[in-house]
Amino acid sequence: MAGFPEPTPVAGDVMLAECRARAVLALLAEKWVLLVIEALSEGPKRTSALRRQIGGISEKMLIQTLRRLESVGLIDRRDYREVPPRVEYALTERGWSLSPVVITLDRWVETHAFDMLPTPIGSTSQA
Amino acid sequence: MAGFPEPTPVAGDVMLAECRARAVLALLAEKWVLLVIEALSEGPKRTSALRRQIGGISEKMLIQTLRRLESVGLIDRRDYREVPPRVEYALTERGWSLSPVVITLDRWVETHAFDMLPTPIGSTSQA
DNA sequence: CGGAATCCTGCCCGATACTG
DNA sequence: CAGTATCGGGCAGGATTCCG
Repeated sequence: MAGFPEPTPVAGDVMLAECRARAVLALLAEKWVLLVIEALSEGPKRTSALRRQIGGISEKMLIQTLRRLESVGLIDRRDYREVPPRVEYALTERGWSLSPVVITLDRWVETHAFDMLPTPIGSTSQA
Repeated sequence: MAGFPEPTPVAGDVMLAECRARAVLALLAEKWVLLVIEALSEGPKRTSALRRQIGGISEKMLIQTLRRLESVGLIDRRDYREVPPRVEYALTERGWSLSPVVITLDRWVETHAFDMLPTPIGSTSQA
């Protein structure tokens, strides 16, 4: 019977797909990615604005994060070619499709973070 | 005027809260955390079952991940104190409240991963 | 102001071996 | 089967400096 035209191609692609999924997941899990996406979900922002809003992120890491997000088509880079330089970043359509999920995750974290961690130090809001 | 009983306590707590949120976010962003939560969202599982299902995770990293998730109250550890050893892990109530979010994120990733990454190598599913 | 390039360090995580 | 201990490479990511 000509019943097995392909050895195990599907399984192979499943593996590949999972590999990709993991890679994307790893990207999203990078230290600043979620914060950047969350920030941009408010609308297009300039580099400096992003830095100020996120807080604690270095210039390098911000740029690096933005580059990676751009490379996978989650954000767009708009260079207004002015002087002094002016650049804006915005979510792409794909980015917009992701942002609600990220927002939801962030909301969950903000809601539950307090109960999950031991009190760091002198928290004012005791018992 | 006795108008400022507190210096900047609210701002301080906001900072603390954000700090915690970031810590929790960082935890969730750890390499295997989301995969473990996703796996456990199908129900309680034994250590070996988790290892098999996730695939690619080392014994050490699995245990380490489970310990951390347990320490923040996202999962429970049940030791049946048998021999040979039998241990099960399950989501706590808090874990269950998180799992839908994680699932959603994973679904998004699985849906979009294909278009986001350059073809790794010889993908069968071309054009 | 936005970005690139370089150096450097911590720690993440994988491999291995051992215990109960 | 579940878990711990140890070692080591690699890379994430921070600080700094220079460029348009």
